[in-house]
Amino acid sequence: MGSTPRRAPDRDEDLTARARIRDAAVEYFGQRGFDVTVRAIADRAGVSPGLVLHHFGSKAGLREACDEYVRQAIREVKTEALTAHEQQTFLQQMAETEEYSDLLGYVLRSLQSGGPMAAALFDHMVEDMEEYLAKGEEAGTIRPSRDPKARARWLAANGMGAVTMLFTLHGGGPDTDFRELLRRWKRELVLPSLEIYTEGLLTERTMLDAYLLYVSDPPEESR
Amino acid sequence: MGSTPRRAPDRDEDLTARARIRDAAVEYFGQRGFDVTVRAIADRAGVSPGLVLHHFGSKAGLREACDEYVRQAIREVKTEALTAHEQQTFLQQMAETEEYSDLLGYVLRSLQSGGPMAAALFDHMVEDMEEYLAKGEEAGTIRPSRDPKARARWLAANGMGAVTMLFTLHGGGPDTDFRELLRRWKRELVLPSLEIYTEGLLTERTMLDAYLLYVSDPPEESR
DNA sequence: GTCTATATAATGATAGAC
DNA sequence: GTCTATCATTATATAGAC
Repeated sequence: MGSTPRRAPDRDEDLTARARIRDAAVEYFGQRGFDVTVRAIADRAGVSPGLVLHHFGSKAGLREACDEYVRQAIREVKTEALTAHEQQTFLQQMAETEEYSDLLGYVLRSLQSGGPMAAALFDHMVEDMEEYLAKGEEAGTIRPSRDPKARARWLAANGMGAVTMLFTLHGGGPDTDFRELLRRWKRELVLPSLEIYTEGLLTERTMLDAYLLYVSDPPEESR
Repeated sequence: MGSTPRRAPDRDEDLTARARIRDAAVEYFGQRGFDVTVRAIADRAGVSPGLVLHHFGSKAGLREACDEYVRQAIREVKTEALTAHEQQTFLQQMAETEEYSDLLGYVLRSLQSGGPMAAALFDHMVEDMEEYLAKGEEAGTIRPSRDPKARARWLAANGMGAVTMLFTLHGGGPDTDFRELLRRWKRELVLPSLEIYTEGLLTERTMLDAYLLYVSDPPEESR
């Protein structure tokens, strides 16, 4: 599972050692987290540890190369889906295609660990969400908002946060079953959300109270 | 910040070396994550590395002791607030009291890294949420649900997930400003949620479509 | 209980042959 | 480009003196 080489962005016969190392790293980082050793990655790629450092300078360099590669791959996934039909976030797309299993693992590990890529992914998701909502508004399937940007950020934080949490709780192990994770995702996150997203959670008369409670950001000494 | 000894659960004069080590570990784990070395913890506690292992057997043993301690501390925080007045989750409570800063850090790191404690915290949060919603329903401030349990799980996953995501993105550094994190929490998560939680996100006519799209968990070969 | 060594193992990185 | 040593560092953990 996942050990088959992913499609190459350009040529399909690549398999230069450098590419093989990078692929192995993406796969292994995704499966075990970013603490995996250079040795383990070299082993999986079928090369010596020395060669890994020779090509990428350092472990950090390897990580950067992986980030860049995944970033690029996501962009292609997006473009691909845009040409086709779907109106989905990149997370959903990756989750629904076995081929992107390694990519998804890497992304989830990134969101779990933080760092520059996580931040970029989050911003990306916010943009996705904003666009998606705007189109939905036009089409009449999404309600208008007083603050569309804030709403998009909220939905992104909740969506990515919840999925990452599910991954952390039930998929953190060495060999994550992403199809199972997707099922859980639907069952525990998408389905229950429909009720709240259509009907709301709070009764109308609660809103003013809640608003007054939280909008007041009290001055520093008030604790 | 955070280096002052937390209140002791029972006696206030404790400061036995074992307790000091444990406190230092909770604090340091929370601030830097679970990769901090035994040496660093020993240093902060003002003892030798050997003593740490002497008292806790291993680093894993120390981690377990910290988990247990934090678990217990949370229970007390809950009881405390229950005697008082508030209707809040333990995360909110900890976030609003400077005194619990170390505890909050440790909890967030746990949720970030996974493991048995993260699972326990999540279950705990689901229970909190269910109870909270049930009371709200009685009081007329929360709408009834077709599936209260599922709704509680969804809200827990979203709430904890989003907060953890915020922490990962903006508070992952060595010295997290939890008051700033709390402000961000309000601004980016609580405030924008009010609109959706009262008015919903989807227009009514969207629900059936969305339901049909997601409720169908297609047989294995359908991809 | 507490400290000072020290053992042991692993990791990231380098040097140099091929 | 690639591999085989090997280094230097750092980690957990142990042994034994006090």
